[in-house]
Amino acid sequence: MDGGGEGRVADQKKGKRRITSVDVAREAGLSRATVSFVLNDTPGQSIPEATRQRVLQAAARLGYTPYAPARTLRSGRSDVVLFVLPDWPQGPTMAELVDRAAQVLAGAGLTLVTHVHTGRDDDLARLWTALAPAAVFGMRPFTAGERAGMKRANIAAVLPSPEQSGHDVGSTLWLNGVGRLQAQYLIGKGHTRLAYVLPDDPRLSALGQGRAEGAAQACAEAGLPVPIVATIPLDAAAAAETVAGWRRPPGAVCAYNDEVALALLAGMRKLGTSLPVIGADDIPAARFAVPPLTTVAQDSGELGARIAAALLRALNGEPSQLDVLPDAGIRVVERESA
Amino acid sequence: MDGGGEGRVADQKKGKRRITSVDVAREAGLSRATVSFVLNDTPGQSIPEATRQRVLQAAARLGYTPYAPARTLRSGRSDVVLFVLPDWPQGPTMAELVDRAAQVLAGAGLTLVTHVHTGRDDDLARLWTALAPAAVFGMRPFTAGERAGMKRANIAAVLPSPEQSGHDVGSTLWLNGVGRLQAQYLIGKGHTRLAYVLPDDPRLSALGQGRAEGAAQACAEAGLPVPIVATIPLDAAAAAETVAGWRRPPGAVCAYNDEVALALLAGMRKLGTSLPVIGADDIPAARFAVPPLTTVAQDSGELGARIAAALLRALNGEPSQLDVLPDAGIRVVERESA
DNA sequence: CTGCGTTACTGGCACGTGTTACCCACGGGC
DNA sequence: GCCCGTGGGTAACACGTGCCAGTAACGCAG
Repeated sequence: MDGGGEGRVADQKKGKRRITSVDVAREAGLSRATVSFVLNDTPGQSIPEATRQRVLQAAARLGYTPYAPARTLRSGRSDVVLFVLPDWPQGPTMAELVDRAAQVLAGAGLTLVTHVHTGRDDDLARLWTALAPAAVFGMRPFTAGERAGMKRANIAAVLPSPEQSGHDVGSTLWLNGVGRLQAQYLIGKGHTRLAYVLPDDPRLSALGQGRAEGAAQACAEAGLPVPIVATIPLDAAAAAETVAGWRRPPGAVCAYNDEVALALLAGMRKLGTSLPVIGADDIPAARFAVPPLTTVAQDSGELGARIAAALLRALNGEPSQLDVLPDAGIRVVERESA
Repeated sequence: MDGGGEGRVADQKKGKRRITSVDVAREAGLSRATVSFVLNDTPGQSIPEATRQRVLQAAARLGYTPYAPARTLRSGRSDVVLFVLPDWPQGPTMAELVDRAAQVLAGAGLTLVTHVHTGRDDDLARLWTALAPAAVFGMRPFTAGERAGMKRANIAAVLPSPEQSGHDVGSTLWLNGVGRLQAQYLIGKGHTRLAYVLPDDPRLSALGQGRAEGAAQACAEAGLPVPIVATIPLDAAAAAETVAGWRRPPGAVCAYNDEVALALLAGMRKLGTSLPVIGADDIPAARFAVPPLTTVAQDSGELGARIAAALLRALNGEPSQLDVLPDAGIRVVERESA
């Protein structure tokens, strides 16, 4: 084949042969096993420093990179962790969360990748068959079918765990603490009748209800009536209509997030009315609003770190809850809108 | 162990044995090869419908899932495509791009995952060793070192390709068309002296210069002087200062994106001045600004589809450029700020 | 009967790695 | 002499898959 070109030259020219540990072994004049021991720091092996250096230098010289699929096949464990993100609009908040999580996981030798899930159901299954990740984290609880698929794919850790998904979505998984804090702030300012305004994007309804519930809890604790809940599209006219439609207007309004809050402010500006409004997420645009938007910010980096830590525990077999997740460093950023 | 339970029961109980094609073969009473032929629709094999069904049903009954690492090891090709995203703030724009790209790739049997790269350099290398993706796409050109690493890891396609990265970053890779269109719009409104305002976030400087250059080109084409370029932090006071500092104020201002534009509007409000401002990206907050922000929107879905298509071509060995990438459906959304 | 092509299927190698069990030489205790 | 232990290293299996080469059965022409 190839016209009989001899040995190494042919190999170099020919179709992209991968450099394997065999090549390193040959280069170092040792066996593949020894190479493996050195490169993995396998415990319980006595290897003189001279040999170790020989291997290391041979590997460096050849530019050897271990081949993950083979490694995974043999060892049974993958170094990949998958975050399944929902397709609702992601702000810098989420980016920070993912980034910190990735950092923590990297510390444990794991690599984090993300995938936005758009709701086409086949693609989740393909995800974990194609990736064979060691662990998966999702922002929403997985369905029974999805769980079954992961089990078949032998994915070790999955969060949120089944016990947690027994609870209500918004409350366990994602920060009903935000809604609670929004309400507490407004209550602290002396308001007694609150409204909670949600966006009409169906993808956000679960989270929205979670936050609204948090606010309801805060009201209940303060002996106040539950907030009026309204749902609006991201549109100033519609927001105005909603506000004008309140026959007995609330004293202040919590918005699901800053964008909803901005829509409300725009709507009220249109009407010539003005109610205190508090948003959530502290997007950059919040501080340029008229009036500058008071909002609830969260330390999502910390949250990401906790998620990562929980995953690591789960990978070690300790079946750990995502402890105190909802309360990771949320705080009010006070500006002028409330 | 386990008390001496015999055979299958023990297997079920014991440590999570993976279901392999051997199991399917046994269940169907056929050889593993036949199973493989059926499940992969291997061409050039004649398999009677009865046998095919026997295999399919056995597989379904056992819940068989092929194991990606083994498959990849054997076939040499992975089904994973990696998008390396920069860590600058990502809006819905980018989400849409990624989503559409994922869709297109899924059509070709590929799975797209993303990873935000934060600049810690070791983690990119770990990424492709851990994932062994078939292709990689990055928003910025890769360095020579990164390229070498990918080559060693036998990654087939990498975009942007080396020829392209020879050019200037902002211009080739990312939409200097936006800056161009911003300027053209303002010029069309009769403005002759423009300013281009960039954010001070260093992560954005390459893109910012690209867009500013696009605007400069448009001015040159219209026989106008190049725009004044200013860099501001995302802060109303700082924006005000910059605007006030212009001894000969421009007739209108292009902002790098909507957030910068909002900062400018806030700054000018503070000063009591007012200049026409055009943003970019059309974030939700843009339409709630005072005044509602005129901005440049892009069909990033289309862009994502093109990127995916280019990757697919590259994977097929056709070394294709990312053709006409910069001009994918960008348009002005006219509101009141300009 | 042999020869030949087609259909339906199977045995077994290869992919690159981690790891266990084994081997050899050497030194020292009896 | 023999045996044992130990440092230094290797042969060889297993992981689960894709696919080539081969084979047995069968029909059919000669």
